[in-house]
Amino acid sequence: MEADHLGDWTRSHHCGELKGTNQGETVTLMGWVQKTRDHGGVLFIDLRDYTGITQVVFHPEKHPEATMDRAKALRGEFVIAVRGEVLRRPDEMINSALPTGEIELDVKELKVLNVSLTPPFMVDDETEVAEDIRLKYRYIDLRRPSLQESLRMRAKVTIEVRKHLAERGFTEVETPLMVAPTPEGARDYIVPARLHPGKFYALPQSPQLYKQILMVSGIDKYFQIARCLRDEDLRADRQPEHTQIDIEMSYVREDDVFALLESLMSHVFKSCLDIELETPFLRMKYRDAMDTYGTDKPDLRFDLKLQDVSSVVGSSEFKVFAETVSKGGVVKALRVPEGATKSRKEITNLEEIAKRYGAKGLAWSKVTEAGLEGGIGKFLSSIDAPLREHLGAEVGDLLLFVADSWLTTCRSLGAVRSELGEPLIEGREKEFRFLWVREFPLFEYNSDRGAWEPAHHMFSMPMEEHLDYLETDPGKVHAQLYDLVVNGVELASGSVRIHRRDIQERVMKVIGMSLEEAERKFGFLLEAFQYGAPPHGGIAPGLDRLIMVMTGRRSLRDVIAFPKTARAASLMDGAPAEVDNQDLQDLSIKVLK
RNA sequence: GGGGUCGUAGCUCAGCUGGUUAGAGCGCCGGCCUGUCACGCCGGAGGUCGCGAGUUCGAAUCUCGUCGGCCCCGCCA
Repeated sequence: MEADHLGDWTRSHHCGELKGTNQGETVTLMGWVQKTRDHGGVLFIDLRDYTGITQVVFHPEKHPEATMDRAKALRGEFVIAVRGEVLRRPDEMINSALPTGEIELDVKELKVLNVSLTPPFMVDDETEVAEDIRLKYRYIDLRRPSLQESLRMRAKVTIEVRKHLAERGFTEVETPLMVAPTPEGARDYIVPARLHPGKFYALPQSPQLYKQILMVSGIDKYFQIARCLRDEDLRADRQPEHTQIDIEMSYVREDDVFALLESLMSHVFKSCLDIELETPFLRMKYRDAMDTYGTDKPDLRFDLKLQDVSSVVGSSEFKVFAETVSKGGVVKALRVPEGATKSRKEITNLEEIAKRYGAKGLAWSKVTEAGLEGGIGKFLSSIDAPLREHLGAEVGDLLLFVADSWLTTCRSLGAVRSELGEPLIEGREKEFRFLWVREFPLFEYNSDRGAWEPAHHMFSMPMEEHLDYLETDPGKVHAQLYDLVVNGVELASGSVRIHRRDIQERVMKVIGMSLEEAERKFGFLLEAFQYGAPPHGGIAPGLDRLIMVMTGRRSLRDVIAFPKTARAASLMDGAPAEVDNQDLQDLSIKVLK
């Protein structure tokens, strides 16, 4: 079909806005053909743009045959412009399922602005399409209302964040995209430096060092909507490039950062979702979060707390429990109310989850009128009453146990808790339970390397009262490190930073970094600290995760316009791709095959 | 690096323990239809069963390898 030119036509309205009150107006709409309903005579077309759908009508008696033929030839995703009169529909023909269902457009003139091949999938939210097809035809996928909603929500949130922070004296500063490679932490994406054969830039994992330098520079309150890149394996909630609302402030303590984020989140949720958040957010120490929920990012929309039963079961006849306790491990239990109806298969499935996190098994028993039955119930008969008392167990409950080191027990039983919570949070995407998790350990011991490593990063300030442990017992040093968690998602991570060279050097020493090495890699930062660095701290909420939570999505791919697959490829444009040998040569690079 | 799962028509999927012409719904094409909005009715086209080996008289089905999507462990300061 021959396409028409736009000519002097101007769009007067969008497809989602016409109402009964527009009756009689002459309007011009432009958009995609969503659907045609050809009745032989009268012909209906659902016209779609980003605002919605309007039904347009062609009456054969009102048009020359040529126009009707053209209208009949319209197909899905053709781009058309229609000019005509808005008519109020007779009462019995009002479509209450459509916001514009009160009216329809009685077409006087039609322009076909472009034709379309039959699209590989329907542009609607009902059709489920495989991820690879969606990504290959991302431009079609993005036409779907749900993705449109995500991108528009994202834009709105970004604007409100800028507004809120600017009003509070924050300055948006851009930091470089080509930075020095970072020796530790995540794997860098590397950029060859043509003018320096054999040398490379890295794409930033975060603007961490720059924002600290900006504090030394007197910016005082900084933010940036910053792209961060890490060459690590992906997950549903991890993309190789993501966007952070990067924030840093001078002269602040933890509480100041908390207050700022609470006001920021409140503003964003109010302005973008019309939801009032309760502040201040709940606060919890890392240790308590692990003890109670088995994770440092618990979903508080459901209860299900882990309970330590070491003292009760240490003397039981179940040898695994007794041995674990005597070796310094712990035994924890999860009481699942009314869980006795779970089948063996379901319990086996839960056990597999526990094993994934290092548990050797998942012991279980059901609480019946007669006592503990099934699973390891018979080994617990001697402590039946005290155990049930301790757990507050009731008839019909399922009891699940893990016995291992503290960390493995918490993590594995925590994973079981999350699984059990799935049905409990069904349909509760718009309920938001925020909490702060704080007092993370500064170091964790890497037994493979036989060395201490920073649990988060090495720029976090130890709790002031723990400074003396740096040299004596690094494992006891907790940091002024905090995460903001909502609904089981780690939304933001931050800390009060080290601003003194002496403390920074002591921390580097703990992780086995020599002065020479520190000087080489972070010399500029250590040097900057010597010229009057103010105390400072900050935080970086992940914008993608924030939008994911706000829109109730389960994958970051649904809130990023052009995401990568699980193998970090872009199916639409074919990235990554090979480059010409000449280009490689210019960069002094040879590919090993 | 490892584990799981999926790959059959444009899309979503069925196809039992191997058995001869590989199906359905939606979409697409053609015809009919003047008030539908998941329009309806009639007819039709459309498949290297991801790819490659192997087992077998015979493979969409079994085995191995490989490619790709998704989920997870490790990793992600």
